Amino acid sequence: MRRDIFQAIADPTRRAIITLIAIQAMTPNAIADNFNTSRQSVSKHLRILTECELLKQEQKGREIYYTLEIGKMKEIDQWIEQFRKIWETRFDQLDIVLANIKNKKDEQQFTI
Amino acid sequence: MRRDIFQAIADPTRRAIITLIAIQAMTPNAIADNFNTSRQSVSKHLRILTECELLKQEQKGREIYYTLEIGKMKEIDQWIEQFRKIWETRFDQLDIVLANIKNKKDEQQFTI
DNA sequence: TTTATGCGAAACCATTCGGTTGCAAATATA
DNA sequence: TATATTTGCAACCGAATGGTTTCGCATAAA
Repeated sequence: MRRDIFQAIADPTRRAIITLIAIQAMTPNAIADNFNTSRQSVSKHLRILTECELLKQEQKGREIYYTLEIGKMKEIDQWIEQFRKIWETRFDQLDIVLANIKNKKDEQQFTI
Repeated sequence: MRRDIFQAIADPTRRAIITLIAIQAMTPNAIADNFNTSRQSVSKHLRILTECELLKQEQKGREIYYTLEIGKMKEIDQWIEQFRKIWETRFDQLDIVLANIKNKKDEQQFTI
C-alpha cells in the first residue's frame, strides 16, 4: 500500500480537503458537508491524509478536529524546485542536448 | 479515466521519467533501460504523461524522442503557491480560527 | 439512565491501475 | 528484398482505489 504525499494529493477530493483545512481546522462531518459524498468516504480520505502525516487529529470531546501539517506540503515544493530552476532560467536548450542520448547506456538504476 | 497532472505525478516511476527527460530528450527504449520494468510498461507511462500534456513526441526516423513540457509543471506549482504563502508568512494561527468552525454550515459545494 | 450524536473500522463492490504477453506497423539495415 | 529494430496497442491479470452499507464505541444531551 503506497502512502506518500504524491499519491495523497492525486485525488481531487483530498486536494479540496487540504485546501479547506488550511483555512481552519474542521471535523469530519463539517468537511463532508462540503462534498457530494458520504461522511464515511471523507473519513477514509482523512485516514489516508493522516497516515502520510499531512493532517493531525485533535480530539475535543466527541469531536475530532483535523489540522493541516503545512510543513509536509514543502515536500512537494522541494520536488518541484528542480523544475522551477529550469523554467525560471529559461533553460530551453533541450534540443541541443538531444544528440547525446545515444551514448547514454547501461547507466545505474534510476530511482526517485 | 482521470488524467490530470496530479494523477500523473502520483506514480514514482513517472516522476523519475519526468526527471530523466528534464535533462535530455529520450526514446522509450533508452528510458526503459533505467528501470526494472519492461519497455511496454514504460510505454504506458509515457502515454499517460503525453495525454496530460507533460510530454511531447518528436519522431526521428523510427525512433520517438520524448521531451518535457516544462511549462505544464507550473500547474503543480500554482496549486502549491497557496500553501507556500501560509508557511512563508508563518501563518500558524490555525488554533485561533478553530472557534469559527461551528458557524460554517450549508455553504456552497466546495470544488477544486 | 436513556437517547442522540460524532466518529472509526470492517466488509463488500465496481472500477482503475500498473504490469505482462503477444502482435502488428513502420523504418533501418543486410 | 529479406531481416532486424523501434515502437504503439490490445488483451489479460492481480492488486489497489474510492465508494457504500453496516456496525460498535465513545461522548453529549434529554
